[in-house]
Amino acid sequence: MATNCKDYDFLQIEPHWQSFWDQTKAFRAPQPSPLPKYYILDMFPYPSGAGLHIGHPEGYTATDILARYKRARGFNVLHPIGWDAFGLPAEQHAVKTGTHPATNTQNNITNFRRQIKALGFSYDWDREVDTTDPKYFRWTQWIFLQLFKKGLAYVDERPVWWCPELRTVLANEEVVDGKSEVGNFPVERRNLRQWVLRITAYAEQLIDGLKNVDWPDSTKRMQEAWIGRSEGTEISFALETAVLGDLKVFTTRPDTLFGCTYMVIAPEHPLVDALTAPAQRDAVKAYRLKTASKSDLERTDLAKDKSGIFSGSYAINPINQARVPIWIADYVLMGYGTGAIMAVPAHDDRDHEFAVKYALPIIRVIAASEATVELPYTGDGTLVNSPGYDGLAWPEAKQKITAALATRGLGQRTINYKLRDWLFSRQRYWGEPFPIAWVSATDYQLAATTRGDLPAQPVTFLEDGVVHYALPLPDAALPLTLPEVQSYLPSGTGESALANETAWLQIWLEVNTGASVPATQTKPANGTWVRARRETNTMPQWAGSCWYYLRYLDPKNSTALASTEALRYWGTPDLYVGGAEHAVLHLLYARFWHKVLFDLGVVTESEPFQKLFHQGIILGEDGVKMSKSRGNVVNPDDIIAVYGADSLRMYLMFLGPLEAMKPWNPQGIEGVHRFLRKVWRECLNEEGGLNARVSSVAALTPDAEKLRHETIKKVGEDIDNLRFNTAISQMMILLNALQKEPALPLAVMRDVLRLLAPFAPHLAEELWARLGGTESVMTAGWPTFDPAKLVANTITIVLQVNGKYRGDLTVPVDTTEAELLSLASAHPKVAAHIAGQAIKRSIYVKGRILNILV
RNA sequence: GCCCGGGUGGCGGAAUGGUAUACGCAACAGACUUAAAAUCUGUGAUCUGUAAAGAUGUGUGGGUUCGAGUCCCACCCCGGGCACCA
Repeated sequence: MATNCKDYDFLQIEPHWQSFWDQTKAFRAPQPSPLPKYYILDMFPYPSGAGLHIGHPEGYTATDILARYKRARGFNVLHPIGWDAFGLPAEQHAVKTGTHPATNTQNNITNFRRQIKALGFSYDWDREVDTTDPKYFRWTQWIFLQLFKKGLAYVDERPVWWCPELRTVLANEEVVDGKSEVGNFPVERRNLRQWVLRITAYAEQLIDGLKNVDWPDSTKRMQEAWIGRSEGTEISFALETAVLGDLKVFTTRPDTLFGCTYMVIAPEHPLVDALTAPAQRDAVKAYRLKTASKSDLERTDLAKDKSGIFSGSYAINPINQARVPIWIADYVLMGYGTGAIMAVPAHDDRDHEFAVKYALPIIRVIAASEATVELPYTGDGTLVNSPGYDGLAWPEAKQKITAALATRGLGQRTINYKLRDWLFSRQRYWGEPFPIAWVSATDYQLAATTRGDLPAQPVTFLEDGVVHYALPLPDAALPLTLPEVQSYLPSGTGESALANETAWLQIWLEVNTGASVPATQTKPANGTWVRARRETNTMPQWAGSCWYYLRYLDPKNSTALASTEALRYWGTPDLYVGGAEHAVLHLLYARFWHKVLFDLGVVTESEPFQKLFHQGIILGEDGVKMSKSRGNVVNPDDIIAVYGADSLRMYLMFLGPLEAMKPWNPQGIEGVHRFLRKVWRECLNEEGGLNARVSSVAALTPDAEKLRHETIKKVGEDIDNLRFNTAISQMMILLNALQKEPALPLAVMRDVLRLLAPFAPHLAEELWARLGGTESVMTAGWPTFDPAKLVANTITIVLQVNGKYRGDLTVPVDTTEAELLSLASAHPKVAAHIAGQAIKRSIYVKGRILNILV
């Protein structure tokens, strides 16, 4: 089964074994199976036109090594791959060329698949998924419908980022510094009808769930910060104009209520008009205009300089009946809390800055433990100038003041989140269509009489005085596929190209089956047919990647997103490896969907990714991020052509710790390549036959034998801990030692190949076969080590005098401290340093070091 | 500004509080060769010293310890994230 090349001809060996694996479906993960499962997941790629980037194989090699190792250790390993294939670049390409985005996408996928196979990754290709395949996105749409039915999806007219260049709406997170993340085009605010997912309903669970997952701390912290839970008190301030009722504010510092000297409401606050005194009307109007026209770039970038305007109205502080002026300022955001704050300039930096600028009073109400006099003071302390509460510690005062307000119905403990609901629609063609049709109120009522799967509250939107009702397609009508279109260009009015496809858009809809005919035809006779307009938005790219790890479990299932048996056996990934750039968005959205599916009883665990690991970024040779414009991009194809896939895999792992950001050094790959050739030479002679030094009767010297056991131990442990760089150096150390051995036992060389197989699978297969293996090295299991062989009978003790190295002694393991001390004193270099001085003390660390103090 | 992560030879990096620089790259010297490639062997932190040896060395300055790259405090630099969230 091996090739017949005489030397290490990787260009012949690697394709040979790749086709062997392909033909034997070597990486198929059977289910059912009596074996314990291990599910190892890579973040699936977006198949861009540029092909595989060197960053992809880094993470993929790591997971592949682990997958192969786990198989050798007897696990049924699920290691799948697929394509996150909806996306803006494909659509832009389609707009430019007029070809269907699916065509281009499939070409790119073909190229990616070729490149991935050329690296010898052990994916189960029978489980490949493609988010743009209707058989796949049928279930993306199905999950959306479940969210919809649970009341977690709604429609809202809201200000969104509109990018004129891309002619589409972008999510907050797709806008960086006032520019689109894709293409770097300017964006502006626009009000558009949008689908929104109520992720905030899961804010608490999304925070709680982080406690129980094995994730990098930094990622957990980022998600926590993004969700931004904050406990505080909602306080009602009576307005002086009693008819207007109360002004509610949210504060985390109710203890500073006596220090409130003014209030601020956001310029968009609904009470702005009512609270504006006639004398202030013009000034307020001007201020609002000014803030509204500020681009968001300015509003975030030039945030340093605060501005505001007095409304002319007053509120009453509920704790001391003080009369406080109400200001309007854009440093208060409408989107957080109540859109209004009580300002305590003595103990808040922002309020202080504002108060100084507009000469508002500043009253200190918290005394610091040290005599800090400077204001603002935001630290710990006790209350002052707060009649009835003076002397109380900060946390106690919070509680008492909140309680006092609560008894009067003027305050209550509240929790606020920075997390906003998830803007879930895009004005694009190349995405999953929403399985929603808009119908009239009467038609919706009609549907409701027979449809048991409508949400408790209908989802509606008002347009030109008409209320439209969102009628979900029945599950059985899925998938709703994309129609062929004349042009992929968005309509430009805020709707996607789908808005121009009248036959698809304007329909007669059978409400119970979801069947449809174009509205231009006559209304069909049998059934409940209503006039409907389809939703023209499509889902964002996140949708498909929110649940793909579940589809891998049972990718061809046409009756469920996965069978219960598959869901029960495989559960969730045991390890998820991907870039830290997805720390918040993808990983938060997927967790949200998973929790909804958990609540629906579809999945049995509340968190999708128990263990998460971020591989680092590989920088260009010049130490900066690889990019086409810099010309420092490394193409895996080129490396494979010169050194082979095994060398590339080894080198990617040898470069440094997996999580580190590290530069690519084109010369360094020589090292691992030489190592592989050395392995080849130790196994085979120049004719490609068995090396004469290798025989089944040979034995290793004791030192080499010990090293062999140490290596088996260390390589296994290092793989378990994803420390591939040190695993490789250990194998190099072993090989260097074996090279110096007079003879090599065949069994030892076979062990070496089993250790090497996860890293350099092609070479390992080839040599395994040539060393007499009849089946794939992958079936040979993992070598074992004998712990007894790790214990030496002599040890080397480091000798120190006053903490300085002065020599060492190799002694039997059972040498006592007293014996050692006398041996050390006799050691010439030690003796020289203790001569003539009394030994004050000696410290002996068993088996390691003897430190003599004089 | 706030929150993380990181500063170790010429370079990538290694090091349960116990000989700092494993392993590899590059460099230099040697062996083999007609020659080259490949391969093998060796040398490689700084200062003082002919040498033996000694001293100093993990961003900077302190500290804890018999002993610190590792622990503690302060600071400098680099990278990432967040950024008026009340």
